[in-house]
Amino acid sequence: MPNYWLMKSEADVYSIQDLERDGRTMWDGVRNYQARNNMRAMKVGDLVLYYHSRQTPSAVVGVARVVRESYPDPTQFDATNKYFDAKSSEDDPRWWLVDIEYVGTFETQVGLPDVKGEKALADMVLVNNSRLSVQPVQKAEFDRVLAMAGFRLQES
DNA sequence: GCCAACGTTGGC
DNA sequence: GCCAACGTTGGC
Repeated sequence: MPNYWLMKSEADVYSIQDLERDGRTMWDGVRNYQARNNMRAMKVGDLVLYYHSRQTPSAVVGVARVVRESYPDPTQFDATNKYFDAKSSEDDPRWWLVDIEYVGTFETQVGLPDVKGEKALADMVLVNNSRLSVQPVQKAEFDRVLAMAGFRLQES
């Protein structure tokens, strides 16, 4: 059984369209311990709601899947990278990431107001801790968001 | 673009 | 270990 997550990206930084074009990507640059811990808990095959923040309205826009379990974020060791962290070391990395692949884009985005208006989604982390960029999602919540989007996953 | 809410840092 | 100061996120 997969677990379910939600990952945020600013639409003008790395959108679901960018992920569709690339096929898969390294989720680098996360510098929050709670978000990192969530990525370290991910397994290959886990499913991800892809969320665009800082657009109007912010919305869940599609689905991705974890394709590689957590490993050290290489950008933390690169002094020329904006995510460089001088306090991290290769022996004891601070920051970890996963690789995700594109699954699909919703024809109907599920906006934050829609999520907030849905009783069954009242306990989503998205509603209660808006700052966390990688968060766990219950299966029932995941299924409900997909239903609201009118999106069907390919059976595997 | 503003600013509230939150997380992190560092002085004590 | 507390907490003020600071930086960042993200909704609006």
